Amino acid sequence: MFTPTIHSDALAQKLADSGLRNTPQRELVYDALLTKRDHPTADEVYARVKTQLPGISLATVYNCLETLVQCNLVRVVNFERAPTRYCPHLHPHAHFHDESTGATHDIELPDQLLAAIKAVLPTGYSADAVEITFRGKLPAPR
Amino acid sequence: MFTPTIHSDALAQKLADSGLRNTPQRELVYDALLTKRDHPTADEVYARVKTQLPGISLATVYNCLETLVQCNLVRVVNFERAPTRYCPHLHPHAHFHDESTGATHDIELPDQLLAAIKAVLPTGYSADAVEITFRGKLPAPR
DNA sequence: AATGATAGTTAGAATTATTCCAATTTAGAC
DNA sequence: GTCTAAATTGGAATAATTCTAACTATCATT
Repeated sequence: MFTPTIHSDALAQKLADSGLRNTPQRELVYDALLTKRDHPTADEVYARVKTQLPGISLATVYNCLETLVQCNLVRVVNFERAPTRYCPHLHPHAHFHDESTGATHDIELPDQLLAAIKAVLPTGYSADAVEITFRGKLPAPR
Repeated sequence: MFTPTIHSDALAQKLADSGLRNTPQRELVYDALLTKRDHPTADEVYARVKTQLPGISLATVYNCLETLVQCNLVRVVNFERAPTRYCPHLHPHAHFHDESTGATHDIELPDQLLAAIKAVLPTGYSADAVEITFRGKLPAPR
């Protein structure tokens, strides 16, 4: 057994829905994403989780992240050729990649706009997912 | 000297604008993209160009593609973790990645919609680029 | 509470796209 | 024609990610 966290139940439920087990590793990886929502890379998640579970392996972090993505608890964010980043999935949103700092910011997307975007697809096309990413520089230090 | 192609002038002009030279390699790489607009990877471009210039190196193909991107003649297209693909840049457009075939299709984007998308950015944010990619399966074999 | 079957984790090797580097070649300017 | 800077080349290096095979934990059944 392992110590359940505050997110345990929701996670365990989602995992069960997909016929998967809850594990300390999955829990800690998910927690790491929820605790600091700065779109970390797998390596960064690894570093954070290791402080709590020193024996965890990077492969497991990758596995857990992939599992969370499968369960629709987490989204992957890709910028150009940079390492994949992960964010705990709430509502549909876009991402803004600040080239000055390297930081990633969530951008709210009105449902209406999302619908308008999907509407540009020609007949017969249906999208499982839409990804919208902005790239630019934020002026002021924030 | 090398044999100029039909695209020579436009390419040479754009290169000159950026203070760069025209070369057979750059020309052939650009031609490869224009001739078959199927969003090839660097490897695919390499294979195509090698038939005309067997001595070309993969590093040069990468260099040329990067140069063309700098000149705004070519856009890069990234899907998840797949190798980067390249398309000769015309007007702003989105991409649809067909998961059944792996093919990439261009999706026209009305100017108005693009404006609406950029309008969701909070004050102070300004985007140099917006990338919109759809993922899904096309039903009928086409 | 032992057993067996399955799922998950681990460490390290392997893969793959891409970049880097040092040496050579090419091309434009004088 | 020579000089200088830019471009190309081949191969080595890098870095994120995936794979593999062995081990461990968990669950269901008795």
